[in-house]
Amino acid sequence: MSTPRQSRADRRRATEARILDSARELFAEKGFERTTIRAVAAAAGVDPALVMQYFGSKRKLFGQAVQALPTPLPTTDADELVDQLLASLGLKLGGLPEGTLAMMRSMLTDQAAADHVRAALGRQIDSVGAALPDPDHPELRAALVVTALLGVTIGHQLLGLAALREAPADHIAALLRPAIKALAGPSG
Amino acid sequence: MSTPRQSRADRRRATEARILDSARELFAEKGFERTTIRAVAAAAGVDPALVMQYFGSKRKLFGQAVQALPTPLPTTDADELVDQLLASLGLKLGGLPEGTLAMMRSMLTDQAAADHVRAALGRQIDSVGAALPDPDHPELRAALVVTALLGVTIGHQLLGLAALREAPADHIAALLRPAIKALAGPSG
DNA sequence: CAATTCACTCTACAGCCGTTGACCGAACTT
DNA sequence: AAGTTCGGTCAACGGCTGTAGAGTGAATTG
Repeated sequence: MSTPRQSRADRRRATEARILDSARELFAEKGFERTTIRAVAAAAGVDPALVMQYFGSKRKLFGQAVQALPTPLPTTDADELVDQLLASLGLKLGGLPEGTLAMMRSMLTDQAAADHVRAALGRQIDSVGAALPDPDHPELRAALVVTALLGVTIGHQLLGLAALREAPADHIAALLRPAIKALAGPSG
Repeated sequence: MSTPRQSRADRRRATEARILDSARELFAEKGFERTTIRAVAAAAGVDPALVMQYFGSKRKLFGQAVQALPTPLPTTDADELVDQLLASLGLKLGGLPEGTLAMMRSMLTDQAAADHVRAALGRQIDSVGAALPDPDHPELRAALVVTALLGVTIGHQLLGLAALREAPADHIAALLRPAIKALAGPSG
């Protein structure tokens, strides 16, 4: 056979992607500490040493597997701002990208993940604060908006609270909207 | 000397308390996984084997060190309800008891802690839902109230977001109150 | 004062972890 | 067809973990 069933580069790309997928899934399910390289390798049908060879270390694998939390581009329109925030925290559409879930799952026990999330939330708070009309304490109000939504996301995606899982996403969004507006400022 | 400087029972109680204090502190700071029995023992000035001897296992030590998340007794008065919720999540007064912090720190990566927190939040959601006037979806509204406050607490106590740390607690409470009322129902 | 209890320490085991380096065989190159 | 590259495996290391059991010496008891 002069034509191999699969080119070397193709195989390489495919297994690398398989490893990243398994890593994302396990990091999202168990967090950084409790996810072992051996488990990722087994889920990808591969030797643990290969994971090291491709990604260098568990930390670097984590870094490649997760994605940065998206910072929304807030508009000055309050309604649109609410929608963007809800979407960025996975409360609308099909949920968060798995890499983001992995990052959030690890943020309370892993220093690096905590730093990353803190920075991302800080950026989000800043931009939300800048987009608020101009009430008394825009920064604090923005922080409350973002962290309140973070809590709903945690309860929904990470803790799996029944009361939230059973509710349709746009229903949740509809109930949250007036509360967020109340937080954003007295003028609405 | 017929009078020992310290009775055996006293010493026992004292070191047991010292171990529990160290455990609470470390579990709150690092979570369940990253806290080692050796570290707890070292912080308490004691041999690791003694910790095992007194508490049986790391899991049981964790169980003794953390406390159940308090379930507030909600009144039918909305203002009082808000205050009770804020207090129960550490947003007023001197903050959460350390055992609760430890539990929250571990809730995203430890199955037992997750179950415990889920149950505690579920109870809180039920009682809050029962206390709401009677809007369209009391259970869902209650879940959103509780998880939103959970998020603020996480951002404040666990992530240490600057925008929240710098704000006085009663100021935060004042801003949150109208938002919670908006969540609780259209009637206020 | 002799005997016993018990708070506490020492030493060690077995298992899992991240990580490494030697190795193999199939895909490429010349 | 011979030589090289490289995706992938195998076996092993050192370190850290939770945990167990034997031992020690001071407080207690009779």
